[in-house]
This record gives sequence, C-alpha cells and structure tokens, in this order.
Amino acid sequence: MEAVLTEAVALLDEAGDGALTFRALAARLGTGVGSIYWYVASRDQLLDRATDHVVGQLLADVQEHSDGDDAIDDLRTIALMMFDAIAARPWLGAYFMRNSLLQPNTLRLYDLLGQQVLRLELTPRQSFHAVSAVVGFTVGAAADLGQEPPQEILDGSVGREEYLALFADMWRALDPDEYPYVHQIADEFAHHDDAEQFRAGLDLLLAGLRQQARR
Amino acid sequence: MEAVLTEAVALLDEAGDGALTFRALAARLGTGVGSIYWYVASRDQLLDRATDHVVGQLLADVQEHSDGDDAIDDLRTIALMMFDAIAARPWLGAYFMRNSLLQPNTLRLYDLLGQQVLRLELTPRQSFHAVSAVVGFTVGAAADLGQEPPQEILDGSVGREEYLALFADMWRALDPDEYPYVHQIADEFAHHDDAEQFRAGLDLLLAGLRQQARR
DNA sequence: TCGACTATCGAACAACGTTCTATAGAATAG
DNA sequence: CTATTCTATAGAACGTTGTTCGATAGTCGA
Repeated sequence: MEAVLTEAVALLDEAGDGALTFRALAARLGTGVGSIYWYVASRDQLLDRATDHVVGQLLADVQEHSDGDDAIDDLRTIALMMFDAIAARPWLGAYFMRNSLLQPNTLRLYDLLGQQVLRLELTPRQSFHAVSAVVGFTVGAAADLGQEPPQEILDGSVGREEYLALFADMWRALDPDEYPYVHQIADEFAHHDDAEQFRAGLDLLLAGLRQQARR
Repeated sequence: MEAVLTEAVALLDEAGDGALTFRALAARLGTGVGSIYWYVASRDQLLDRATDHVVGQLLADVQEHSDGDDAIDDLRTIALMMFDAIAARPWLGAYFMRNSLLQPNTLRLYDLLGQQVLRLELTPRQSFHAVSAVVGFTVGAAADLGQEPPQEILDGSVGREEYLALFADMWRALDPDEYPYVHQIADEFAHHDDAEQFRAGLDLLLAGLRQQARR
C-alpha cells in the first residue's frame, strides 16, 4: 500500500497527471493492474490517497512553524508553505480542491489554519470566512500557476524567460486604447516571479483580515 | 462552428465535463465525429473555445457594469459577476485557469479588471499583483465550489442541506482538543452560503487593496 | 474540364479505467 | 489434519474515449 502511493506520487512528479495510469503504475511496481485495485477502488481514490500522502509530509513541516507570536504571521507562514508545496508539485493544485476535507491530513491542515484564525477572536462566521478565503486564495493561485506549460517549455526548447517574453511581445503589440491594462503590464509580466506575486496577493488579503481583527 | 460551440456548452451544462465527448456531440449535431475535427484540433481546444464562448457572454454583461464612481466597487462588481457565472456553470471554473490569456474574450475580461485597478494609480507592479490576486481568488474560490458533488446530491436522493449536515455531524464528533477549529465551525459550515462566503473573502482582499491605494 | 479548396463522414487504432475470473498462499475453524 | 475462508496477486477481456486516416462529395475559379 505504502509502495503504491509512493510510486504513484513519483509518477505524478515526473510527468504530471496524465502519467499516472494503472498500467504504468503496475509496470513500475512489477505487478499487474488488477493488484492495484485491491488497494484502491478507482483512479479517483488513488489520486485522493496520493494527494493526502504528500499533504501528510507538508503537514509535518507545517506543524513546526505554527507557534509564532502573531496569529496572522503564522497564517502567512502556513499559506506560504502550502504554496511552495503546490509549486513544487503542480499536479497537487488541481486535486487539492476536490480532495475535499474527507482526507485525514487535509482536514488536519485545514484545522491548523483555522487555529490561527481562532486566535484573532472574531465571530464564528468571520473565522469561517477568513479561513475559507485564505485556503481559496492559496489553492486557487497555486493551481492557476500549476497549469501545464504547453509543451514548449517542458522539453527545454524554450526557457521560461522566452515563453513569458512571447506573451509580453504579443501584449505590447495590442492597441493601447483597446487593452490599456494588458498593454501597460506587459513588461511587468515578462519578468514576474510567481512566488512574489502570490505573496503580494496574500499580504493584501491578510491586511484586510488584520483590519477586521482590530475592530 | 457556432453550432458546435453552442451544443458543446449545452452538453457541459447538462452533465458536466465528462458528458462532453466527441461522439455525444456528433450525435447531437447529427454529424460524424470526424466533422468536428475540422473545426477544432483536439478536445482541449474544444474546451478552450467553449469556455471562451461563454466568457464572451459574461463579458458583454460585465462591460455594462464597469462605470461606477469607485474603482474598487467596480472591481467588486465584476468579480461578483464572474463568480456568479462560474457558480451557474461549475465546469467553467476548472477551465478558467488553463484557458489562459490566449483566448480573446478572456483577455478582454482580464483587461477590464485591470482597467479598474489602473484607476487606483498604484505602481505597475502593485497593479499587476492586485489584478492577479483578484483573478486568482475569484477563480480559485469558484472552482473550489464547483467540485462535483459526489453523486448523492446530483440525483436528488439527498439535498444540499443534508449533505452539509453530514459533514457537520462528522466534525462535531471529532475531539475538540485535536480539531479545535473544525469542531467549532461545524454549525457555521452546515448553514453557510457559498456566495456570501465568497463575498466575505473578496471584501477582505479589497479592503487590503483599498488600504494600499490610500497610501 | 480540371484541379484545388472546403467540408463531411465513419471505420480503425491505441490507450485508458474497470471488471472478471483464475490462482495460490495464509490463516482459521472444526 | 483437513476444509474453508480470507488475503493478495495477476492478466485477459470489455467498453469508452480521443484521435487519425482515407474516401467522398460539393464548390469555386482558372
């Protein structure tokens, strides 16, 4: 069982969602496809289990960094660790959502975020909304980032820089009257850093939360 | 071509992602599967086009509601309309992300959001981060919401209320010391409203943005 | 009249998730 | 000790899917 999940994660890490097939997994484990079905009932369940498997590792890391003075700082730290984990494993983002709060480790992680918000002593409703917002933003931003780069970047034929530059050039060529924003932002986009972008958004959200907590 | 997209969207609306197969679509159009491949190169492209098709309708609506006094209010209005559109079409959320800014209508919608942020007269980098945050949060929250309810709720055997109550009961039964947040939030979750939850998170984010804009 | 282009169609292929049956060792009961 | 049930493995087979391919017209201009 443990080996099944480990190898499943390895496949996902190496080539993303599409690479995880029962046949490929069976070949890697040196068994038949039927054997895997003794451990999991379906591919969906396999993905759920694999996701929760790596969330378990993430959870262990996170639990060591949630004991700061400031609740919102801790919230920020945990969210950043979640983002890093998804950035390192792009396939994780897509399944973090549907891997609902039925999986044990995911639920624990969710609760850990909630514990920080509880320290702010908001109303229950406010707490619930705050946690949902942080989770939603983190997973959403990370999943957005995790969309498979369209092949050209995977085989190394063009680097990330040139790929972004391609977009920037397209956008610069647009009519500034029709696309004022995109036109103006092209340069910024060409040299943007995903993690910094995420941090900036998260800080906006947390600033709003801090403001609410002060009241 | 128009008919292909219209019928594709109809299939997606009726039964979600899985229902859109080339054979089902061909049957509906009264043609063969090969014909569809004359219009689109792959299923991915079909989904991209279908997504952008409905984004076009959304865009038309949005363009009429982006002329308010306050830039952040307009930003809020547009984000809410995007959320509603995805809530009405759960399949949309998942493809909003990968439907990157190559599609014409999506790019226009993105720019429209950006135009509101430009009115805040932040630095280019701040503007870029703000727009990314709003888009990331909106799509993330909506996609999270759009995860297929696990069958029981689709056939009407159990309503949404009972489904949520199931979770709430599970959470209430957990050890309050081990899961302090989840335990405490169970009631809130059982009666939560998705749209309100989204609005609350969005307002936190926009509060942070407003604070940044004032400085 | 002859090609080129537009458009349609369905058979065929490969890959996939899933089901089913066969099998054999381990554990347990009588 | 034996019979039976349980645990676990293995792969053939099925149905569905995306995709490719060649055949086949209709349409237009030269």
